Parts: sequence; C-alpha cells; structure tokens
Amino acid sequence: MTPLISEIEELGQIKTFAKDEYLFSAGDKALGFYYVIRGQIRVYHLDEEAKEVEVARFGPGDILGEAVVFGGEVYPVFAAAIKNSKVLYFSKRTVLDSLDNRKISAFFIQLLAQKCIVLNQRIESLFLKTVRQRLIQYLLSKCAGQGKYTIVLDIKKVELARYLGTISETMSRNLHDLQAEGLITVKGKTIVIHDSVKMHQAG
Amino acid sequence: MTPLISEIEELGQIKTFAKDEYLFSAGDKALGFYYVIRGQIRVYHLDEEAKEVEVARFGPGDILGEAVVFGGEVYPVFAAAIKNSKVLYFSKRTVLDSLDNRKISAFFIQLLAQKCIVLNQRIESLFLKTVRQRLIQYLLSKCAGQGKYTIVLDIKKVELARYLGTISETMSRNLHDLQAEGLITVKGKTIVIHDSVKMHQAG
DNA sequence: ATAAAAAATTGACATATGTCAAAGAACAGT
DNA sequence: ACTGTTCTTTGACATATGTCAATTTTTTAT
Repeated sequence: MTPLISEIEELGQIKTFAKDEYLFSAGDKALGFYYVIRGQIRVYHLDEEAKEVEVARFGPGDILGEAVVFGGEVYPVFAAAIKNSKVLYFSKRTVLDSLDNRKISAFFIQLLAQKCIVLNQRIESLFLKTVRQRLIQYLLSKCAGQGKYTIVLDIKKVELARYLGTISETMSRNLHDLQAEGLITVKGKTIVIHDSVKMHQAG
Repeated sequence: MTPLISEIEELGQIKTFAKDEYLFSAGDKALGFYYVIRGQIRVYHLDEEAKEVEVARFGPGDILGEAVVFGGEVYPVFAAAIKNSKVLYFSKRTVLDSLDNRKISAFFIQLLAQKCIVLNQRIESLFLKTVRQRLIQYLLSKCAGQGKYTIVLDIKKVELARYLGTISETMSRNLHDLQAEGLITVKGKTIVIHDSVKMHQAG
C-alpha cells in the first residue's frame, strides 16, 4: 500500500486489464510500471516444466515493476490480471523526464528504500529454520502490542503457505499443533491469538 | 560493488574505523550511510540469547545503510568493522539537500532499484527447496555461459553455508555428493565445475 | 619447524518437512 | 437444496537437514 502524491498521479495514464490479460511478459523490455487502482495482479515465472510459479500478488495501492524500470532492462517475470483491473501506467520516459522535480525523485527514492527494507525483513524471516517459527512470526506481525488478537486471513491458506516458504499440508499441521497447545484458535480463515507474549515465547 | 560518481563523492566525508569499532548500533537514529573504500564491515543483529547473527558483509565498493536512511527511521542492525576500514560517510541532511541535482537523485534511484532486484533474486533462490539446488544455483551464478569453470571462494565455507540458508556440515556433504557424481572437483577453496550444462540439469 | 587455533569434514542419529493419497469442509453455480 | 469444484485437513511414509561429537585438514603464530 503506497498512496500516490498528486505530482506523480498526473504522470500516469489509466489502463484497464480484463481477467487473465497480461500486463507484461518475462523478457519484455521494461518500458513502464504500474500502480494498481482496482483489481489484482499475479506475478509469476515459469519453471523448467513450464509450470507457473507465483512469486507475488499486487492489489489496490501497490506499485509493481518500478524496480526493474529504474534498475534493470527486461522484466524477469510475467504479470497478469486475475480480476478485471484498473491501473495507472507510468512510462519510463515520462518518469525519467520528471526527476528534476525534487518531490517526484524523493518519492521514488523513499518508495524503493522502503521496498528494500521490506525485502530484507522477508529474507531474514526465511532464515528462521522451522515453519513453526515463520508461522508464529507471521501471525505476530499481524497484531501489534500484547494481548489477544483476532486475525482474518485475506488470502487462501495455500498462498500463505507459499509465502512462508512451505506447502499447505505442513502449515495446516503447524496450525493444528499451535491450537493443540492452546496458543491459538483456528476457525476457517479466522485465527485468534490468545496471548501474543506466550506466542512469541513459543517460537 | 557500485562505483560512485564525482558529484556524489564530493558529498561524503572520509572516516576510518579500527578493527571491531562500531559504525552504528541497532536502535540508533539513521542519520547517514556509508560507502566502503577499504576494509570490511560486518552487519548483524542479536537473537533472543543475545548471540550475534550475521546478516551481511560489506567490502570495498559497497554501500550500506542507505535504504534505512531513505526509507526508515532507526538502524535495525549493528554494523562493525572487522578490519581497519576506510569509508565515505554521507549524512542524511547533506544528501537530501542535494536531491535537486538530477544526476544525484537518478544515481540513488538506480542504486536502490538494483538492490531491490538483487534482494528479489535472493528471496527466489531461498525458495528453492533443497540445499543442493541452492548450492548448484550459487555455483552457476559464479560462471557465465557454458563449459568448464574454476571458482575460488573468497569467503569461508561457514559463511557461504549461512548465505545459502544452511550450515557448513550440510554444505560439505552436498559438495561431496556433487564431486562423487563427477560434476565438480573440490580442493580447498577452489571448485572446478566440469560442465555447467550438466550441472544445471542436476539441480 | 613446531605448536596452537581455526576451519572443514565425516559419522551417527532424531526430526521436521515434502510427497502421495484420500477424506472432509467450504464454496459457487444452477 | 443440490451438485460439482475448489480448498483444507489428515494419514502414512521417505528423506533431506540440523544437531552432537569426533576427526582431519588448514591456517596462524611463535
């Protein structure tokens, strides 16, 4: 989620993509990037057996492709809409020509810097050895402070599993264990954390 | 490795750090970042048992701390020199005041964008299931094209193991296996890849 | 050269995790 | 409400990996 500033909004042009339509393909020259207004974008690449492996998903308020536009040559992945989507498209030329504007350049510097920080956190959490630890950390990251919290997952559990670097079966078992230990209550997509402090200790 | 441009070099001030001296500590306000001229900087954080966990290492030509300066508030980690080191220090104020200069802002945008790309690649490689796959990918990344290659590790094997998200024992066994399969020859820090194509297939 | 310290390898072993398969639960469309 | 589809959970099982401990190799210092 990144709110745009008006100076930048003006640079973009509105585009719409129907469900399953491509924004770009791997290998395409990176000529522009996208701000999602409405809908959802799936980013994936193909493995050896030409099977799609999802690497990220972007929704309203997210920006995608900017790192490649500013720091690379060609998109390394595919991007396709999974719902009818509305986006703001920013062409590389237009944006580069606007970097004289201090507000605009500062915006992108901050945007990219924050992305770096998030990516670094992601890497660190992948270094946590067990799925249990990664799962606990993820759940705790969804609630601030201490006490009791209710989390409602906004993604499918398969997707959460992938995000945590595992598969749904293993995650399911870990959720089950945490529940058996009395740390959480799971009901469909709703997860109640009974005590975030105890939860943290259990990691 | 990032070569500086003269406009930016002028903004920095030379500082030296003795072996084991701190550049900054976790929790410190992020008031500036560093370009390493000579020496080596260890970046780490402390786990629950107050044990140091290294997360990165920076050498000549590397820039550290810039993402936090541009996109955060406080350093999330510790940084200390592991050799006597010479660096260029850039204060946040000085750099922010210089973003009117198009060349300077473009430099940082590209720098951060490329870092994002590298971090994304890192995340993707951590998603490769087995240590074997990650090791093979790492070795292949060290040699371009196809054919026979000789790699000389410039880091300790424990460090490479950590980088790959594993421990030295497991890496050692995997190197042994690859050698037994005739794919590589290991002699100390020197690793010879006999055929990068076969190597790739073995992943 | 020799001794001491650090790094790397190897073995034995427990276990968390992925794979395969099947059963249950939640969901969407008619 | 019913039916087909998708998502989730559970079980049985093989295995890659981390842990602990011992040994060998390499590096460093005297």
